[in-house]
Amino acid sequence: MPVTIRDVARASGVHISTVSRTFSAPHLVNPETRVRVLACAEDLGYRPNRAARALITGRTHNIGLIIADIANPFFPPLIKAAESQARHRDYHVFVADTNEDAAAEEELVHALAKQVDGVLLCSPRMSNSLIEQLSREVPLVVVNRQLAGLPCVLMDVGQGARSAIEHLVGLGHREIALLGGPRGSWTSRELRRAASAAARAAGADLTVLGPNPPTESGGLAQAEQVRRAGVTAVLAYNDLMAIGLLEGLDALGVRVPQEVSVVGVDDISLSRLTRPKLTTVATPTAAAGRTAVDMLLQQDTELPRTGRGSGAAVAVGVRRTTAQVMLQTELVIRDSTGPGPYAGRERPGATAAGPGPHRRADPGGPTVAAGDVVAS
Amino acid sequence: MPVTIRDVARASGVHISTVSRTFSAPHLVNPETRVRVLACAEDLGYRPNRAARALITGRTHNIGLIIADIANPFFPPLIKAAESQARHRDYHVFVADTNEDAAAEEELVHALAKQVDGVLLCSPRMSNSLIEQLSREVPLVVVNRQLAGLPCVLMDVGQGARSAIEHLVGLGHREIALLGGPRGSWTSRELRRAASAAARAAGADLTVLGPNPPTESGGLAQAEQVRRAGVTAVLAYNDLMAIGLLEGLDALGVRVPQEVSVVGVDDISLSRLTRPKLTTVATPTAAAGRTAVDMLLQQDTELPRTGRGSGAAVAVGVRRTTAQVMLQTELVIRDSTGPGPYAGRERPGATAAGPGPHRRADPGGPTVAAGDVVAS
DNA sequence: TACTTCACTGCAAAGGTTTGCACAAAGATC
DNA sequence: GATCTTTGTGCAAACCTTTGCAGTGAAGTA
Repeated sequence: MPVTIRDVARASGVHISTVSRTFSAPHLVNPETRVRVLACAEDLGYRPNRAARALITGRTHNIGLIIADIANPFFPPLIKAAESQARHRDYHVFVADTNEDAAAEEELVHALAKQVDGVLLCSPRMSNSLIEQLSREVPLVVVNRQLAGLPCVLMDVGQGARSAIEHLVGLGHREIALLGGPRGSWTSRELRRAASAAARAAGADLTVLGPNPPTESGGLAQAEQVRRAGVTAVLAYNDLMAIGLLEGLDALGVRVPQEVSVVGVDDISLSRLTRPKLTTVATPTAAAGRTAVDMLLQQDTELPRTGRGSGAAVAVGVRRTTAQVMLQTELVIRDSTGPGPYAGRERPGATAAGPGPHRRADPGGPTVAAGDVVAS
Repeated sequence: MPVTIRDVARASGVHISTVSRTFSAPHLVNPETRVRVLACAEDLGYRPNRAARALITGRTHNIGLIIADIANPFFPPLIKAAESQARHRDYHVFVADTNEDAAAEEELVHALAKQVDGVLLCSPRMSNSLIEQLSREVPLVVVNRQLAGLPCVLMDVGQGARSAIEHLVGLGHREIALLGGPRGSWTSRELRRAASAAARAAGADLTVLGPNPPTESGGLAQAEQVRRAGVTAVLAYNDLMAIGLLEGLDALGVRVPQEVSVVGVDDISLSRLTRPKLTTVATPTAAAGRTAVDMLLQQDTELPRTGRGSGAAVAVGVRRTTAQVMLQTELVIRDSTGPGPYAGRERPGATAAGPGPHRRADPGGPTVAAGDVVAS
């Protein structure tokens, strides 16, 4: 019943190899023959069997996309962009959800390895060493984690944290809390590092609360702690937690931004819809999805696979090109941040250390410039 | 480099067919041999090549999931549930996004057809006849659309609309607007049909506004119309539109629920986070994803495929089992609905037509009971 | 003892495609 | 007009696995 290359060959009176070439190497076949074959194929509704093709070429034209939690609104735009980009290049995308579980991640990489040309690992919870080990099994591109020797797509949350802290300090806040993210998250560590440094540089105190689950309830659960900590501003690991915190503070009768200012990270679409609208560090999630697919596919076309004539070639020139891309973030100021107790007064560090509220203290952040591609 | 069944055979001193059977028909191989083979396979890190397996068995152990818009928060829970359910049964899921475009849908079904054992079509925008035609190419399960002769997973939005209208009328509203969804949406038609009937039965007027894009901005854009229509309550096609409407009304200075009550459909997680919290008809999206996968896989195991010994068998007993499942919806009352102008007065239709506010008028709705599975 | 049954394993074909090589015919070069 | 390219096509092997059939012993039966 399913129409194969053989049916097309019979219908157009050529050998199957000619049909094959009509699709995979059109320049090798006579234009007249080509149109005839194409017409027959169209007629019969022929579609090449990708499994058979994969078997011999060693490329499946599939990629795997491993996500910590599809239901987390941070990811869908990334998934959407990655799928779209992949499809433009004639790749299909397996999407898999790990429920934030490192063991599930590992198992999924194994399960997918034979079936895809590469895997996008988004916000992994695994250890670095495990990721490196897995990368020997299947080409990997990591999103939201920096790993030497592996292609990574990063969002410059460090810069975002600095902007956020400076924004808050500029508004007159000196006692700031950071709501940490989940254990094992590179983003969370990076955020903490940059926020601490920025707070120190600006003469503010930073209290770290966490780790927390990166969810609304994770933020809600910390509302009481936030109030008790006596801070006047909070930077949350992500918007979901920030929104949960908004809920929690509301329930406690704490007004935002009059009593406490709140800043999120991600700029999920939801953050425009809360009351007050959330001030947040926008991360370019769709761009990250696109970029990650591009990097994976570029790597894929460079490396030869199991095809017939391989063998020695792999051992010789394998030197992988491991680019790392850092995407820019941007502070989006909305209504959840307002003046703090020191509003209008001179900032403690400002006169001594820099040119004013928009000074960019950069105490040892990532050296990769925003938007740059650096091969290593 | 990649380890094949042959490597395992060599290592364990048996023929490759024995290795194959160790995995696909363990009861046919001597327990001692089996453990030896398994040990070798484990050692070498062997994973069967699914492309090769697909080639001969005719089943890929993949399914396709075609979604109108991944970024629409209605879908991620469905995707997540479907993926999880599929994985439990050793299937992987291709996710593809159509951007609400019917042509893209068709193309995707074609593209995926050869590569999957079946496709889940979620909230399709295609015509019924096209869907039926495509279903001859690859097994299909349709979500959110009723099609005779095809397995469908439906949410009882009709019941939901009735509950919503009755809730509003019970609160004293008589002039109600329905914000329609996108053209081609079965859910939108169904909603409209049931809401009209329910409004008529309860003696209220229903104004239909639309069709609209099923997004926040789609709802926002209708705020002005809603005010001009002079209604005191609105039922929106989905939560996203309802939330957009909330925004729009707020911008116009119309207070919710004091001046206008708003009801959404879906109960996306976001609807708990707006101010006021949204009253909505909860649809069981995760259950729909699970159910759809189950139905597809059940159908899949029933129908034989291209395998060696097929042939006549297909022609004989092909009679597809096309179950249709209707999942129950539930009205969740939150803060966006409040008393209307007729609050406290006697309802016009109530005394004449039924037993009171929770009467269930059912003027020609679907005959399939909620939660029932009906083979046709 | 001779025969059947049974459990296990090996053999080889098949599935749809790609691709290196060989070959033929036509055109180019001298 | 003989040789060399070029262009287009066919041939057949290879990719990795599954599976019907046949074969081998050993155990059970008469």
